Amino acid sequence: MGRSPCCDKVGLKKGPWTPEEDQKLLAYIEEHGHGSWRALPAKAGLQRCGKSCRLRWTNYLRPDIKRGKFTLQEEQTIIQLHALLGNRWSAIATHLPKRTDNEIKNYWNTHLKKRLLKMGIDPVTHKPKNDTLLSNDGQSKNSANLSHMAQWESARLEAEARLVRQSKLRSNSFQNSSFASQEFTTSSPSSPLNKPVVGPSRCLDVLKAWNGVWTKPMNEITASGSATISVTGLDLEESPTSTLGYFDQNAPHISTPGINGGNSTVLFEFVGNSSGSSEGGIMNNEESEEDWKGFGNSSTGQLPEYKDGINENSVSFTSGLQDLTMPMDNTWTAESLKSNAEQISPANFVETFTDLLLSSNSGDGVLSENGTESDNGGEAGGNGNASENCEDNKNYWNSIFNLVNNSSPSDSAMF
DNA sequence: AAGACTAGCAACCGCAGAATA
DNA sequence: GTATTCTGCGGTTGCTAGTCT
Repeated sequence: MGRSPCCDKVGLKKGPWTPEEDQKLLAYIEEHGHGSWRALPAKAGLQRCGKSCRLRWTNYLRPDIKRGKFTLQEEQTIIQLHALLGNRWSAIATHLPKRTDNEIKNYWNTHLKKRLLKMGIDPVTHKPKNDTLLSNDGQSKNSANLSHMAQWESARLEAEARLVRQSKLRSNSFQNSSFASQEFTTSSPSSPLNKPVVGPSRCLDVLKAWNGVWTKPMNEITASGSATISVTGLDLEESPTSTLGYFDQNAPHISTPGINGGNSTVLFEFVGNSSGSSEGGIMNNEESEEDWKGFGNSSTGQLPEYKDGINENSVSFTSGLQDLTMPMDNTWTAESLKSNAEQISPANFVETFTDLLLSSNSGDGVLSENGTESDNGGEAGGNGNASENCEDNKNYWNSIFNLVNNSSPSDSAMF
């Protein structure tokens, strides 16, 4: 498949943008919308390629961009999402209102990554570096399985980001088609792209679905394995674009054959208290640095021994009186779900699943919601502090999911 | 005071996937 | 079904300002 360069580079300017160029680009987009980026430079009188214009707009000129120092909360968000998503900056940016993927990427590379390294935490795995030495024991296997599970959530976040993009496209397309309307000047003095999104955002539905899915008890997964979840009028089983119907190829998921031969999916919200999210969490940099100092003495934490069984094919774990075995291939089948659904209540499953995640994760030097590490020091294996440690770790994961739940993409820069 | 070094960030590059002809 | 175009993404580069020696 042939692919032409984004622009013929002859006579086109490169390098830093001048205020005059910025002004031209801003003026043109405010008046006409960006439309086709390729055609834009000529129309706007710029000696730049369309790609360069798009980057300048999305990373710098767009009016809904927040610039300046990252707050502690934003830092935590980045770290937590990075632990789940890796270098998927655009997906991370979806959950950081008014920050661009480029800015987040730069911030990660120049600040956060270095801090983690200083603390002895591998910025790729988000685990203490000496963990990598434990390559041949069960812990590494646990970690692998944990990451397997994380992929599940990763896939969901990715899909959500995708939906956000789609919504954005729809929104932009609407805006472009009605640019001459008075809404432009009333809703935003600076840009038409600040206009509110017209029409319902499917992303919101998805988030609501995510939040509300546990209202459907586990045992409603019937003998036929069908579980249909309808939230806010969106029948997820029938929605071809629903996040809940999208999976990363490699991501594990719980798949139950739907009535019509399709699949439906049950997602699990990790319930429980999220330790007080720093409300209004805008902190100045000094405070932020202080918190980071406290964070630093934790990297000696080790993974607790995970006493329940994990092997290549399944994961077994104990929660209270209940033993549970789940297959660890790429899908959790209706059969496995069904049988286990008979064993446990939804809340117990959540608890159990969360425990599984957390027991593999404790002592990783990850941030708790208040910006300090959940220092579990390998004690979660069953001593007196186990439940407390487990709670801390649960809070960590809950904070991630709460963060996802609470940050409506409609607040994000994508809109 | 001046040169060397470093950190931060804007911008570029190339690839991939979606959309379109 | 294929070729082409468009857009988005992530990695990388290179410039600039600040700091150190």
